[in-house]
Amino acid sequence: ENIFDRSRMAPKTPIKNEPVDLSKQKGCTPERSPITPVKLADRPQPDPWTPTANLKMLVSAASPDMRDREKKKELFRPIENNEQSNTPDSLQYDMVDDNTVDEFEKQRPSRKQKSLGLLCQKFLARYPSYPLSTEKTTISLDEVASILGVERRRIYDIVNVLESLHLVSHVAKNQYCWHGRHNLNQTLKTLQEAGELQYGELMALFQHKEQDWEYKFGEQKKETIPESQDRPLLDFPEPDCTSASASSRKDKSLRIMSQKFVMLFLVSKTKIVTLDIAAKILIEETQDTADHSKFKTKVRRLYDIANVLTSLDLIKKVHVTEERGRKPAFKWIGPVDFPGKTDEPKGHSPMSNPLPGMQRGACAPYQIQATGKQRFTRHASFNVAQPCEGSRRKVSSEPSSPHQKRQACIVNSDEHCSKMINLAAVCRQKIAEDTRTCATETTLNPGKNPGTTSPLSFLPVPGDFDFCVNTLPQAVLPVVQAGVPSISLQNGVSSQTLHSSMPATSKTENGKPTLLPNQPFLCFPSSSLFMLCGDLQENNLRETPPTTEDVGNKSAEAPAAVLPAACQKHSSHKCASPSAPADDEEPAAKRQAMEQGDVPLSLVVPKKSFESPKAESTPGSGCTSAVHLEAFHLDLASPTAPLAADKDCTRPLDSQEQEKCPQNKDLDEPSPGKEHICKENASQPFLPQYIYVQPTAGLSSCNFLFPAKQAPSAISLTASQLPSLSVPCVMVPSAALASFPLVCSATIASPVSPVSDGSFTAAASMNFSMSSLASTTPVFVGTTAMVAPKVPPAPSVDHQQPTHSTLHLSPVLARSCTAVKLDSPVCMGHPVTLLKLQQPSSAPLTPKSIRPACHEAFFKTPGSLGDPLAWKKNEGTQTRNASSVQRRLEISSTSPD
DNA sequence: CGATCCCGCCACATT
DNA sequence: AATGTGGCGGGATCG
Repeated sequence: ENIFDRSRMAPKTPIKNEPVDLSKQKGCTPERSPITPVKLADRPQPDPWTPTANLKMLVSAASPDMRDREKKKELFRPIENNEQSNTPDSLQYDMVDDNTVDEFEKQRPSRKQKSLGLLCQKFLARYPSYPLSTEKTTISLDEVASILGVERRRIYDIVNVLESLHLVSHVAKNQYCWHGRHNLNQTLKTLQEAGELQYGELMALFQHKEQDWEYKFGEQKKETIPESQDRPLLDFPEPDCTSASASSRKDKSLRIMSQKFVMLFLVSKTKIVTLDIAAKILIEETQDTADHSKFKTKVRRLYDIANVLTSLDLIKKVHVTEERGRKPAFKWIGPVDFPGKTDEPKGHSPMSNPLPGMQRGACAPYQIQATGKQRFTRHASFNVAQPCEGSRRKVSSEPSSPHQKRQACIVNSDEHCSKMINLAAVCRQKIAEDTRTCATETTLNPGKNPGTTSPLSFLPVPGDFDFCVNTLPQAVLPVVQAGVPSISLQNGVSSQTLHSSMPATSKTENGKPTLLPNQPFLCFPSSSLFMLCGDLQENNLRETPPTTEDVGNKSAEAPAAVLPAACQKHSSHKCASPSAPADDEEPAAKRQAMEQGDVPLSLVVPKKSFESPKAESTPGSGCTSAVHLEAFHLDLASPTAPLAADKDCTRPLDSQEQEKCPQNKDLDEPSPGKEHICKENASQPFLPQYIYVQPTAGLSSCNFLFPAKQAPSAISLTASQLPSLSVPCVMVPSAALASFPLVCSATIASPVSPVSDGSFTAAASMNFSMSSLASTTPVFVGTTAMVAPKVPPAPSVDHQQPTHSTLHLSPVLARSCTAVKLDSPVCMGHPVTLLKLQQPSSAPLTPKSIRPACHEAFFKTPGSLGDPLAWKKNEGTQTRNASSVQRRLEISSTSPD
C-alpha cells in the first residue's frame, strides 16, 4: 500500500497530504519511529513529514494507513458532503498512479477534510460520550495524533478546548484522561454562573454600559480597591491562576478563551454570539489594546474553538444579518438550562468552583469575577442601600460635576473606560445593527425581533453605552433621554438609532397607543424626580430641553453641586444598580427572551420586562431591584419604542439621566431612585425612585414627583422630604394633576392591566416606579390627595382619593391601584393619558415603596384597593424604613415590614 | 474578496 | 538540551 501511495503521490505533486503516506513509508522503517514523535521527521525523507508520521506509522503498524484512510473516509463522509472523500479511498485501493491528479486531488484532503472540526469529530469518535465511571480512559497525544494522522499540535488544539469543558483532563505529559460528557452540564452551569458574573456585567456594560461604566469607573477611580474587583470581571482567570497555580506563561489562553466563549453563549439571551463581538470582548478582557492584528488573531482562535465546540454539538454556525451585512456567528445549541443551576444570577457563589475537574490552569476565572459582580448587583439593586461604594466614595470625594467625574473617571480609568467604550460602541453598533437586521441565518430566525436579538445579552443595555459614551464624550444623549425612557434607550442604542429622535415622540413611535402618543413627558431628571409633562401635546419640545439638561445632568449630576457627590454616587450606583440589576435580571430576562426567540440580535431582554411578567418575576427580593431596573429599562423603552431592543437600551440611560437631574433637591436622591417613567406597566415595577409627574396629556399641568426614594440613604434631600413618606414631592396638579390621579388611570391599565405594554407606555411612564427606589416613602400620597381635590373632576376619583390619601401613604402600589380605580372612572380624561397617569399617580405616591410591589401588584390589579389601605399602613412604616426596596416589596404584598 | 482556518514556526515550560 | 505545550499569524482555501 505504501508503495502505492507513494507512487501516487510522488508522481503527482508532493502534496501535503502525502506526507501521511510518506510517513507510512517511513513507517516501514521502524527504526525511527520512536514512540514519541520527534520532529525528526526530517529523517531520511525529504519530506519533512512530521515526526508524527512516524509515530503514526508505528502506531498504526497494526492498522496502518488503511485504517487511517478508512477512518478518514468514514469520518469525512459523514461529515462532509463531498464525494471526494470517497474517491480518495477508492483511489487508494484502485487507483493507480495514474489516477494521479484527480485522485490526488481527491485524496488530498481538501482543506475541509483536514479541518479541525473534522479532526475533532474523529477524535471524539474514539471515546464514549459517557464512559463508565469506573473506567478511565487515557489518551496519549502521540498515539492519537498518529492515529488521526495529524500533527500533535492539532491535537492540542482539540484537547485544550475539551479540557476547558472538562471533557478531558491533563494528567501527565502526553497523557490526557477522558472524562466524557458526564460533567458537561455541571461545567456549563458553572460557566454560566461565572459568565453571568463576569460577563453579565460586561455585557451589561455593553448593554448597560453606562451603568457599568460609571459603575466601574466610579469605583475604580474612586476606590482603587475596587479595581481589583473590576478586574475580576475581565481578567479573572489570570489573576487567580497566576497566584494560585502560578500559571506561568500566558498560558492556556485557548483554554480560557474557550471557557469565556462558552460563557458568552450561556449568558447571551439569544444564545447567539457573533465572532466579532466575542473577539472584542475577549480582547478587551485580555487587556491589551486591541489592534487589528490582535483582533484577527483572536478571531482565528475563536474559529479553532468554534470548530471543536461545533463537533461537540454545542454550537452551530449561523449568520446574523445586520445592516452592514451578514456576520458570522454561532448559536448555542447545547443545553441551556441546567437543572441545578441556580437561577439567580446574582447570588451565586460561583466561586466555589466551577470546574470540578480542572486541574491545571483551570483557575476559574469565575471566582474573581463573581466577586465583583456580586457587588454590583447588589448595588444595583438598591441604589441607595448598597451604594456603598459609589455613593460613599463619591460623596466624600468630589462630587463636583458628574460630568467631570465621569470624564475624569474615564480618564483615569481610561483603559477600562476606553475599552468599555469601545466595546460598548461595538456592542451598540452591533446591537443596533442586529436589531435592525434580521437574522438571516438559517437557524436564526430571521426574526429579527427587534428586541431580541442581540447576540449578547449585553445589548439590551445599549443605552448604557450610549450613555456612557455620551457621557463621556459629552453627553449628548440627553435628548433622547428626554425622549424619555424609550428614547433614552434608543439613544443608548444609538446605533440603532432608534429613536433618537424619539424622545418626545417616542411614544408615538410605539405606536402604541398607550402611551400617550405624543404625550410628551418631561422628565426631569432631576434627581429624583421626573417631571413628566404630560402634555399630550408635544410639549416635548419644551420638555426636551429640560431633558437635555437632564441628560447633561445625567452625566453629571449636575444638579446640585452639592449633591454631586451624592449624585455621583447615585449615578454610579444607579448605573451600577441598574446595570447590576440588569445583569441579574438579565439572565432571567435573557432566558425568557431567549426562550422566546432566538433572535439573533441582541436586545432582547427588556421586552419582557415590559410585561408584567417581569415585574412579577422580579418581585422579590433584592433581586428584584435589579430586576426592576431592567424592567425598568425596558419599560421605559417600551413606551416609546415598543421595540424591545431599543427600549432596553435606552432605558437605562434615561433612568440615569433622570437621576441626574438636578432639580433637585431631591434630585439627588433621585438619582438613587430613579424614577422612570414607565410607560409600561412594567416599569411600574421598578421604577426607581423618581417620581414623575405627569401631566396628563391634555393637561397642562405637570406633575412632579419627587422622589422619595432613598430618603434615607439618600440624600439629605430625601430625608427632608421623605421624612415622612411622602414628602418631597410636589405635585403640581393642574389639570394635569388630575391626571395623576389619572394616572391611576393607569389603572386603566387595569384593563389591560399591566400589560399592555405597548400601551402601557403611557402608563408606564406613569409608573415611575419609584418604588424601586426606595424609597421609601411613598409619599406621594399626599399628592394624591392633593390631586383629588383638584381633580374634583373626577368625582369618581374622589372616593378613591380619599383613599388615596390614605393610600398615598401606602406604597406605590396601593396608590397606583387606588389611583387607578379612581382614575379610571374619573379621570378620565384622557384615557390614554390616564394610563400614563396612573403611574404617575403611583409615582407620586411613593416611589420607593412602589417598586416591587408595584410592578406586580399594580399593574395587574389595580383594583384591589384594599391594598392601598394596607399600603397606607405600610407607608407609614415605610417611611420609616429606609430600605425602600424591601419595603416596596413588602408593600406590595401588603405590609411588609 | 471576505470568511475560514491549516500549518507549522517558535517561544516558553518542563524534564 | 530535549521535549512538551501552545501562542501566533502567514497565507492558502473556501464560498
